Amino acid sequence: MVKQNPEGNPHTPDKTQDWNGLRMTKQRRVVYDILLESTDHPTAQDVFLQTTKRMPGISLATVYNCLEALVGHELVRQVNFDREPSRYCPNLSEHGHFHDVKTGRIHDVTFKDGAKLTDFLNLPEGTEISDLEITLRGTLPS
Amino acid sequence: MVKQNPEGNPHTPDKTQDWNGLRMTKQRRVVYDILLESTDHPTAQDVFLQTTKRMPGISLATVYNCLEALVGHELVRQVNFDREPSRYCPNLSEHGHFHDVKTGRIHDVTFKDGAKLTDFLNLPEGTEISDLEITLRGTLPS
DNA sequence: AACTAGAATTAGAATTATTCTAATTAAACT
DNA sequence: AGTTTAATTAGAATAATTCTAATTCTAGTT
Repeated sequence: MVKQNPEGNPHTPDKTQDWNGLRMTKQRRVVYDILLESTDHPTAQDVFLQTTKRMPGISLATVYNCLEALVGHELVRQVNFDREPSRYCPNLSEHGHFHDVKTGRIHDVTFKDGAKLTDFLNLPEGTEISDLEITLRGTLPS
Repeated sequence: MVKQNPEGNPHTPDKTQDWNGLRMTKQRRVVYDILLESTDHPTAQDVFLQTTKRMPGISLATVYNCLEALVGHELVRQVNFDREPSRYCPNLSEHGHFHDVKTGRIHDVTFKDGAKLTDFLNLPEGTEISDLEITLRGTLPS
């Protein structure tokens, strides 16, 4: 349960919440909210279009800055498909991405319980993995 | 065994070889050779620098065109790490990539024999996978 | 409540990998 | 040899992202 902000004004950032050490400014909050509400792995442009509705006058540079800050503090993940614009994902649990070429949509793909990467890949003993990215392209059953 | 070109001139493209339907021009051959000899997943720039040594006057646009043609005919793979410049890989067997953050080098990672992706990922029955990309970042044991 | 120092935001310029364009050259096919 | 088609080329264009320098905001302090 998140502690409530005494003023109760939804537009005033809650100073009691710990955002992994990130100062939650108005702009960052809006960007973050939009990502939390999103289901479609939006690009920076997509996010910018949404933020503009709630906060006219926000600049694209700020959206990029906010996204970078959120990624840096591990509140969202940045996902890249080939050379397409980066997409952003509020799902922090370990997962991969499936790019449906029929619909163009991107779906999260969870790992099976107990699945160990070392059962799958030939990695030297003692390899330290800091980041894992699994991307699939194809079509889902219709 | 590849059929020999009757002239025996190493610079004359061998017209009898099947390159997955790709016409093997002088430029494409040089770019392809450089990739086959490479072990370090070069970028288009890297390849361009090498080609210039063997074929001064080749243009960067041509290198890009050649790489695109080679990728399109599945003679090489294009590999992307985040938003970095694309890299090219002559290894066509199914494999992933390990980005060693200490050295900056990229290593191929093979899959264990008999490892099935469906043992690892929660995918709907009947999903058709046309392309799979696995990228790891971390450090190798020293 | 004003003061200050540091951080965040902003508009617009700059960067950079890549793609496009239009002209030239080379190859393949009568 | 002549024609057609494809490949190469130089340079311009594009587009996502980052940078710059100025302004504004915030948090902490008086």
